[in-house]
Amino acid sequence: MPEGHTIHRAAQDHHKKLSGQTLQVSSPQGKFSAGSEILSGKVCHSVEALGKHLLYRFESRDVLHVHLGLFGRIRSGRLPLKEPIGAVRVRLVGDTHCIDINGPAICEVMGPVETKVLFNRIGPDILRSDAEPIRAFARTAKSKLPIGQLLMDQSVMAGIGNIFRSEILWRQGVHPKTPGNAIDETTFNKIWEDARDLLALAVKHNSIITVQGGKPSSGKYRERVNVYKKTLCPKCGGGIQCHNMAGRKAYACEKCQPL
DNA sequence: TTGATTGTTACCGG
DNA sequence: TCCGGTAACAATCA
Repeated sequence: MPEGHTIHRAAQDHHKKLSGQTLQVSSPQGKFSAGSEILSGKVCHSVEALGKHLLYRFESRDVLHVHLGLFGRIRSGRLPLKEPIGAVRVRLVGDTHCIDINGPAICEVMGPVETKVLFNRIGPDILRSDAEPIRAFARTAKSKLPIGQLLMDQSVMAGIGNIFRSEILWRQGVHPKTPGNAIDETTFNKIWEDARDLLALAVKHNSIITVQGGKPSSGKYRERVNVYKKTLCPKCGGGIQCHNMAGRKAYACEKCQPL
């Protein structure tokens, strides 16, 4: 489900609903964290996003680490408690709200050391104010790998997923197969700033909007995109090519994004 | 029942 | 060592 915006939005929302409260954390359908009681009676200090990782920090310095992977979902609602829907792996219950997490790829309790290891492994998060884009440029500039692949590499920069990859590169007129070391700093900065703006807009509207002047979709599709899964380029009318990059599909207009 | 999916890691071979 | 390919895992929906 998530690109970075989903996680940042959840972090903001959950911080409002849970911080400062004593939580009960359980696992109705255990699988990831052993046992049905994960944490009990600990005070939630804050909820934070790091790229696509969601961190619930407790005053005890324990951190509940969640990564939704491709399929994970979050459902939140007011008390009283309702029956879990589907495969709820984690349930966080505070004073007013209950948050259920279905099908995460990662769900574990970490100590300070493991938390630090995670922070060291993840590149600058485009949506965080403490991000240093120069670190991401340095990695990009010394890599021969295609920019389309580097944008998705969460150790290079964190937050971009498969939809935003195609959309950002199309907006900037950069072919996804351009080698990282062929991207100059000006172009890199434009990509970074566009990514930051688009992700922030997605956080605001809770949907991916990359078309100019786009508004949140009202229908069932929660995206407004230019090239992702499209066949024609909205700018030049030409055909959109689909490139398989490291097992994921990248879409690009060969004319507007020359190699 | 099958296939696809806004993700990630491990492993193998060149 | 780097990089591509493949498989594995997760849950849900069309």
